[in-house]
Amino acid sequence: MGPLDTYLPYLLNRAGARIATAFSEEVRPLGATLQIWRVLAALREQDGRRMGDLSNTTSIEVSTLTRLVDNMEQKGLVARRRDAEDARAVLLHITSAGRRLAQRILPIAERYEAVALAGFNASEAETLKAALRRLYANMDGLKGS
Amino acid sequence: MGPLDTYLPYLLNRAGARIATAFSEEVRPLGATLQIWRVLAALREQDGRRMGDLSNTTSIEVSTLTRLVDNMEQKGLVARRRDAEDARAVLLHITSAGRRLAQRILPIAERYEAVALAGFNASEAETLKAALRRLYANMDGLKGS
DNA sequence: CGCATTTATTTGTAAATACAAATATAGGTT
DNA sequence: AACCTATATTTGTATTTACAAATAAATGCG
Repeated sequence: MGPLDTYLPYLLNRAGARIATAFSEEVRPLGATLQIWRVLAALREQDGRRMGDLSNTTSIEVSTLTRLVDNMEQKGLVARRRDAEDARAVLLHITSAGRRLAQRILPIAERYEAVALAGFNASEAETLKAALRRLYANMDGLKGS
Repeated sequence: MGPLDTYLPYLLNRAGARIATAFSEEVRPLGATLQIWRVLAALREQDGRRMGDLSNTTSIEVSTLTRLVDNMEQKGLVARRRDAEDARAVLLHITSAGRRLAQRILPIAERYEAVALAGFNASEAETLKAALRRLYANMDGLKGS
């Protein structure tokens, strides 16, 4: 293998880690964490999701998610409800406190998008996003097996 | 903010997480972890690095790295040596066992690069990598503050 | 219907991780 | 040299995380 900085997984991790660390630091004063934000953002997009669904969209392992949700529930950010149509499933709902917190995080999130993509024109940004979607899809097969 | 899958940090995390999970699973039978691989790969590229340097290149927090290195040292994969020119610093060296393990992981790593970039031509792949380097550099200011 | 299998979530538990404080050495100033 | 500040690493400690096992409900099948 050539130099590390020609290796895609390395570049991906490095960029992701840097954003994650900086973002985490910024939302901490709001009493939030990156993972809390991920759950809130997912619920903001579509409320009443199953744990498994949330696990997929947030890339948080289900057993980890369970305890994160315990915590968020205690903080009053979300509420669990049993799915009436399938009693195995839990549907997670965002509360108004959850929405308020998400609303406060939103500008930070938007700023991060802007800073990360500084110097990219619209087409370059879209090319990058498309590539990341493609890459994700490419890994689909190896996902968990 | 629009849909989640137009949000760059989301796409980045999602892609990175998927690669990381699958890769971890594959190297586990070899007695390795993703983090162990990161350290070995960094040392393979340049041996005798300081902890802080390694922390930067691997995106592993220094205090976490210390304990990871303890573990790797016990396994005989690396060796710590005090820097003769600055006794505060520790220089980490890969051992031959470490090299052998890295050698066994290498084909897996190369396969992941290939799978991730399946369907990308050389120019698309290079564009993506350049974008990730740029993005990383963009975050430089906010790094830790 | 009763039982086996699959799916959804949670719990047990050990390991990994991060933040803050502690330790150790260096370098500069007087 | 004594002292102050800066840098490098480690340690204390609480939280987060992941894997495996447990629980619970649904589905299919004899």
